[in-house]
Amino acid sequence: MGGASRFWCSTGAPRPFLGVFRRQAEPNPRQPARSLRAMLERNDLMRQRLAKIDGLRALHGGIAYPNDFRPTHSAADALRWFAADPQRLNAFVALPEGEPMSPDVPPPTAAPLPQAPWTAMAGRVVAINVKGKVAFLRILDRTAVELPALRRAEDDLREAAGLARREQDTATFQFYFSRETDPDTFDRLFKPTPGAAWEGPLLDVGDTVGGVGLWFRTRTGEPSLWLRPHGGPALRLLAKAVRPLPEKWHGLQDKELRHRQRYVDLVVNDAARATAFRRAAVLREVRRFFDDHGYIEVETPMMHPVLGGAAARPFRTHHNALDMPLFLRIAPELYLKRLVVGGLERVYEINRNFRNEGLSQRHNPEFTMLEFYRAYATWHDLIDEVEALLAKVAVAVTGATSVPYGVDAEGQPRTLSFARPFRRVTIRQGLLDWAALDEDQLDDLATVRRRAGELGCALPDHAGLGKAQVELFEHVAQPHLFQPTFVMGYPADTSPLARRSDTEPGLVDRFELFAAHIEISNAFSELNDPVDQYERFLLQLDAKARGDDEAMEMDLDYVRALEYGMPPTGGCGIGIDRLVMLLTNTDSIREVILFPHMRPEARAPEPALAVADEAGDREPGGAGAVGNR
RNA sequence: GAGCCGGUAGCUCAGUCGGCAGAGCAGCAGACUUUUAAUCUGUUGGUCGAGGGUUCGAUUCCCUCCCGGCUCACCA
Repeated sequence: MGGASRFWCSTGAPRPFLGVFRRQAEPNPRQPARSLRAMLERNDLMRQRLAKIDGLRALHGGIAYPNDFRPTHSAADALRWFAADPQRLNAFVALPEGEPMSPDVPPPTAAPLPQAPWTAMAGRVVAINVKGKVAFLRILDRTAVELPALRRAEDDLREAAGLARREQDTATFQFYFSRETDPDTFDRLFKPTPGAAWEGPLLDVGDTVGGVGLWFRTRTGEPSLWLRPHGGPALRLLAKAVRPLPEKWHGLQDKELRHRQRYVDLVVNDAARATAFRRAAVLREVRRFFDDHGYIEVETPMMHPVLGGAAARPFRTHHNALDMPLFLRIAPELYLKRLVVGGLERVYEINRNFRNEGLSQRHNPEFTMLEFYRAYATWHDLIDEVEALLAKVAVAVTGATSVPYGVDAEGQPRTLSFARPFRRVTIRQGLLDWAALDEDQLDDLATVRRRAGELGCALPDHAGLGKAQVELFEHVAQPHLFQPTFVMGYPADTSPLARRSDTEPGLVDRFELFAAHIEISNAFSELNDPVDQYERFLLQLDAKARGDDEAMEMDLDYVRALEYGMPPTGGCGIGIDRLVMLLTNTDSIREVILFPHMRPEARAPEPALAVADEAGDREPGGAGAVGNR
């Protein structure tokens, strides 16, 4: 390929290209493709399929991509219909007498079930099985994720009725096509047609089809749509897949391709589809919980003129008309508390945050966080609220407060329990137990630093006592924080927005929740003393001057808001991506984010991107706004 | 940023101690009227990530680079 991995399409715009999946259809830079078609045709399979599209056009008055098909039922509708009547659990119903389909063909060997309605169903073909004069198609539609459970429920009903379980937990629904019902369509889609624009079968795995017919069961008991013409062809090809799907049995394994081409992953990997739906269920239940508890959902700015609300490095962008720098938000906290000042009292935001830091299994540059604030509540109330929320969400999306998560050292499955109450530990107690420090050593920075060094815990040079204690605690405690655990007793100098403890002035009224060894939540009683808040901001400025590039900036408007008086308030953040990881038994944040951040696909920077890079954060949409490299 | 592992057909993967590039699935052709990873027969398809070196000969050995995964570090 001469080292280049880009081509110039007919508009002259450069764009990276990944090939059919990885590299097959990459352009030859010495012979640049003049059209997408020319480039795709470098691959035999795609050339064939493009020719099939021409065949479709010839067949359907020039229309290869019709848009007039309207499904009346989903696959889940169908399975529910089959389970709704014990008679429909039977495997096979013989044709009622006196219903020949045409005088010229023998009667079919099966019949639709009684009361089966005329049905139109559509979806993507993921398997084709042609057997002589009949064909079976496996179809995926938007309800695919529900089908395994519906099939298990049907098995239960069959068992109760004295029938054998079928154990077919596929996410697909079956179309059955007998040639005699519509020979022309059958032959064109499944058989070679000499003399046609494309002589081979027109239908491929991956195509989207619409079928009409009547529901019935095959001899093996499979709920199916028996395709029959009904004011049109029995089966129509609605959208051709030019690119072939990955192999049906192994699917798409390459993690990079699964994340980059999530659209393929979602088609061929049931687990990817299930994760996407479960994430949606988590968000739905979270919203329901707060809506039911008197909160309102709000949206606050994602472009911040002043950095604040968390300790993190930001992305920078720029507003051209105002000629001003902006930060993509690292946390919505300060805006949400302004709303509490304004009297909204109970607010929550499910928000996207952006942090310009490394990528890992647990970190994506943009991530989703739930933050909620409740007036007249303390961190103790928030502990109750978080326990109630997580228990409710776990039950709603998994059916139980105990969820499987990972394996132990012996390879045995482990269980996370969200049953209340969760365990609680303090930072001081954790350091005593797990860092082998004495009570009188805890508050000596040099001793804590020395112990951290002995235990292999690297501390930043600018770390003060509080930061050193927290860092060392997290280092030694994380192995012990598998089950959901509230960590309490945070030092004041690591928590510039939290209220000081009334009884222990060096500490703040704050907790973090850990589960599966990772931080899930961070919450505190909010600092609502504007004078104290101003001084804490000043300390952050000092920290920044000492080299802490995550320290916050002075937010004078936030202080002004506090000057108007904020009711005593508790606030909490929960990492939604990580919560979804726990509830889907996955150990990588990339599995629960549909499109996780990836390096650019093209090997070399494209010219247009290179220009943006040089412009830096002065160009909207340039690397300063969207990249992190 | 460091260490380890990897890149072979559209997909999933073998393989070559340096000597004509392999399988299954997908595709194409044939048989098959209830299959469900259908089966059976035949068959197309490859710049073995890129570049350079050693060699009579490199997909294989060496060097450099690109891309990815995992672990570590930073981080929520």
